[in-house]
Amino acid sequence: MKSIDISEVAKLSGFKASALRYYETLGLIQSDSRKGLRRQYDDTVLDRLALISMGQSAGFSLEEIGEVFQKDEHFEIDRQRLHTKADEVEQHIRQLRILARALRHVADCTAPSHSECPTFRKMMAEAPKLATRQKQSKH
Amino acid sequence: MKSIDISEVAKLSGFKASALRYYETLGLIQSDSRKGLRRQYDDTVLDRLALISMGQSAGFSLEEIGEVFQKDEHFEIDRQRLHTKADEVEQHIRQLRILARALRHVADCTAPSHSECPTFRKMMAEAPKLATRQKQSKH
DNA sequence: CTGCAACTTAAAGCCAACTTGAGGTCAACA
DNA sequence: TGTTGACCTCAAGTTGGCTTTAAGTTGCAG
Repeated sequence: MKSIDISEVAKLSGFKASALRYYETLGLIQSDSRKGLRRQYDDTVLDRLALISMGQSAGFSLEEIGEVFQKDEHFEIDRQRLHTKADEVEQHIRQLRILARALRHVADCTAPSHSECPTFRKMMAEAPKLATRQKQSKH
Repeated sequence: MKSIDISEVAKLSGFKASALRYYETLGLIQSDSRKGLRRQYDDTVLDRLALISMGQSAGFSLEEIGEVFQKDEHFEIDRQRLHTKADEVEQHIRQLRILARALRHVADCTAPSHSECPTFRKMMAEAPKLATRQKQSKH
């Protein structure tokens, strides 16, 4: 419950103060009070920021992250949405596992051309199935 | 070895033709010949594009992806770089696993406030250690 | 051989996610 | 009680990753 100020939040979260103010305009976080003009934060903001950070690294836009945070009265819809997001993250993880394996393979394989290496070919063959096509799916 | 044209590559890869041309200007891909003005691609470009796509979803910039593709004469440096990238991807995976668990927890936990739920608190406590602070680390 | 859909280039435009800058306020320390 | 440095707001600027537009070219079906 202790109050911390913006520079402290910045230090602890790794986000710049300017980013924190920006997130506030988007409704992703709030300061719970002001000391004069200065924002004072409850330390639970740090959990929220950690989730934002992870959400970003999972490829979600700030808008999507904001939607997930909106705990409106429709609890069931909310829970469903969260599970859907979790599914997306797990899909993403599967893709990244292939990438990690591909990178290590390319690093170690002495074959002249990877496109002719059966191990590599087999790995690549798994990827398209998993690919989360965000490409043109916008809209 | 068969030659395919840009719209075919677009269809098969999920990238738009404009994106493919853009990637060419960045040196991420090349067309191996032209039929008149029109680009003709070797089908190995599809593997490359799959790697680009996965690299992007792992949060790497096109510039970083390009660097990894530069197979210059310094093979050892190249291999080292690839393993480093693979390490980053694996770190990223660990973070995403926490995110997935956190999302499912928030969806299912009936506690009034997650910040007071010990399960949630414990999960969040693991996150900061893993966080790949790309934030200000840019230079 | 003609027409046209599908390509081409170069430049400008767009969006998300911030950052920076200018000008102002104020908490706290000396 | 004054000053100073950390905060504030609002607007404009920046970067990355493309897309769109305009104007031109060309493979190929009919």
